[in-house]
Amino acid sequence: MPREAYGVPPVPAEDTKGRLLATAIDLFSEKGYNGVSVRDIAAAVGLSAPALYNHFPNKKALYQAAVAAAFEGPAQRLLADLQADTPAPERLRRFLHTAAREIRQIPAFCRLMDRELLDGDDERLGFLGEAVFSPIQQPFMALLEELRPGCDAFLLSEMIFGMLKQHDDMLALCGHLAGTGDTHRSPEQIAELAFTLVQGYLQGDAA
Amino acid sequence: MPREAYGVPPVPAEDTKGRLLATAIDLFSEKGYNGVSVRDIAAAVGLSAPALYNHFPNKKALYQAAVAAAFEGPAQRLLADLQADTPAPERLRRFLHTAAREIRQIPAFCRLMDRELLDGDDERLGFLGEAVFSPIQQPFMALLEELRPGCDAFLLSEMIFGMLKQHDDMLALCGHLAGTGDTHRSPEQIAELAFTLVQGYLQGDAA
DNA sequence: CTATCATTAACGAACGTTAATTCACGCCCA
DNA sequence: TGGGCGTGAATTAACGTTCGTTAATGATAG
Repeated sequence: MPREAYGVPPVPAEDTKGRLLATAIDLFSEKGYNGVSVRDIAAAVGLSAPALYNHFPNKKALYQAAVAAAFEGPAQRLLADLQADTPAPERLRRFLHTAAREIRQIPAFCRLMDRELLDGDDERLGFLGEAVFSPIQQPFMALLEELRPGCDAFLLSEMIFGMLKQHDDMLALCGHLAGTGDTHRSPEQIAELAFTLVQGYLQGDAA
Repeated sequence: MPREAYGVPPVPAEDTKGRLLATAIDLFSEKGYNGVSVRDIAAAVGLSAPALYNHFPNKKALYQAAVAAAFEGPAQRLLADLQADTPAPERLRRFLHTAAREIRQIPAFCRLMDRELLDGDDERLGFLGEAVFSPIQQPFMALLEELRPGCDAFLLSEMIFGMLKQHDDMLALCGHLAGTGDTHRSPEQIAELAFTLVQGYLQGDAA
């Protein structure tokens, strides 16, 4: 039996759980649930795999906690924009900019969401829909209705999200697109083009 | 040594390879590369796992062949719409409708693309970009430029794709969205709203 | 002393893959 | 016309690896 080797840092304990969570967010968003082993996550924070079970009962619980933690910050910031006390068009514009910025700055946010949409079971999709998506989508739909009563706010809200997200989803592909010159766009460019598109529709007079 | 048991159908050979490919498309798009084992695929066509190695050298090769096969049909149909000999606005409208329809009718198409964007290595992303995406995106960008010279056709093409795709990406989530009434939209509804949005922008006079 | 948090060892399952074998068919030569 | 024979495609058995997880144990702080 080896004696020394425990000496590394059996220190006070530290916020090992928090580091596990943060590492899990990174790795799961990068490689997916099946692409990351508990040994990977534990090793990335300097632990052995069984030590992880002192903080989370199993791999799935760690994953769900990581997803929940990853969505918390961005969701709060987006909601704040929608609840601001400014004219509706300005609220829309700010929301689009914040969304585009969050998508770019926190890649794990979108990647985890994409993965959940592809692989989430009913329970996980329930959490995503009821705790993350709906609280943002509902006031966003209300804003769209306010700007253009009678519009299909539901479909429109989804489309706008897709507009903002697609460019970042395809960032990995940019190096492999033939011929196209500059393929990088700032979040501000994305938000502004989306705003122009949506604004034009909301102010239009077509049925 | 067992004797009988080989008697099932060591038949002429059949298009076993084609059935393996079709099954692989279904399973990989549904559960992802790591979520499907070669035993799963083989069993789904009534084979043992090693038999699969008579048709594909390994799992990765089968996966790449499945991805290539899944993209072939939709990509051809989309390209045909862009090369039609009709006025530009009509070409745009038809393209949007075909894209929305393909996305809905062949879910494996979008799911595999999403998965490739998330997990594809450089080689696979190269194939996706150069053999699938670029041949469609380039003429689509040309069409957008024709409709509104000087516009950011690259970003716009991505955004339009995101618009068309998002609703179907979120279909699994629809059951879990709070309060919202009807959440189902036909491909025609999606294409028409996207067309209206884009048309308004392309005809607009804003910078 | 006890609870907490780490360790190493190990289990059973599933994975991708290889090896050895068997069967059925198509072809060439007598 | 018919008999060996090679090839293709399937089988079972088994390999080494990795996985998630548990057990047993040790060190340390309060």
